[in-house]
Amino acid sequence: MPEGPEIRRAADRVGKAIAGRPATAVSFAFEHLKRWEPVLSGRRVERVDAWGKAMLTRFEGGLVVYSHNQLYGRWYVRNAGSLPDTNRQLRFAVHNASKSALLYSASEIDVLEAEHLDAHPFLAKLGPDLLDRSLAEKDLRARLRSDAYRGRQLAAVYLDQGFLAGLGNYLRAEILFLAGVHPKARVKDLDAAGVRKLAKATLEVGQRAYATGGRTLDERTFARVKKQGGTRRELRFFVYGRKGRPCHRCGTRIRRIDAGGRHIFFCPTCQPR
DNA sequence: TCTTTATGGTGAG
DNA sequence: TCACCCTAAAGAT
Repeated sequence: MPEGPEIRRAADRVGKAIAGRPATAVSFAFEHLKRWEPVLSGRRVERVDAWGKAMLTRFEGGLVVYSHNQLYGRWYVRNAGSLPDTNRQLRFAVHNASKSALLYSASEIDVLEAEHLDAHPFLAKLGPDLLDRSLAEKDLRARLRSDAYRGRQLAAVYLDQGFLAGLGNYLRAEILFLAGVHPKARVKDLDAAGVRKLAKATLEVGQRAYATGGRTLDERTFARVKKQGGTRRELRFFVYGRKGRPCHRCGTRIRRIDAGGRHIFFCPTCQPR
């Protein structure tokens, strides 16, 4: 569940199981965190938040469990007393009278004090959350045009968690496609309409991915590709992971290049240089 | 069935 | 830039 929208859905799911109730038991796999088990056990879970790709499990008394799934971390919610059938490694668990929330495979877990979250090296660098309802298009346009970002390649800006927390490699490819922007373009190369389109696509794609569980295709394209018998990936993305496949919009073969240190996919016709 | 790759991020060189 | 932490699915054979 790697990018912001998937993490937020996981936080929703986990929160539904454990927020607002006392944790009857809390456990950690890492030795250096075991001292927190008796401290957190018995405390009420206040909320489970997502901030970009980070998850914050907030306990009463101002203690917060920070976790980051990176590529492989995965949350399971089970009825109390049962565990998922998996060979993965259990790293963090919160149990209450009826449910268990279980985090497997994650290697980034820590216990922090709520008032010192910004002392955490990763959290301190995060920009506003991509899915934050109060993030308006005009705020995003101003951010794009600010000195920090206007001169950098969009391919790099759209991986930078300080620009928007929760963006990742599939979201950047899909957003730049829908904005009609070449990955190596810079904000300062765009006209006002281009910046407007980019800001709009950013929020739209983020929200759609959240609503659908990671699909960025709009309903109409999704229905059309489905009728043609598209595969899983064809039904999910416009360009991501589709090297050599025909563009869903114009039929041109999708290309893959390196930009911002990772592979990015784009349509050379829909996203001209 | 084996090998490669990946939606992430850190830390060392 | 690379090794590393984790694991599963896709691709190659």
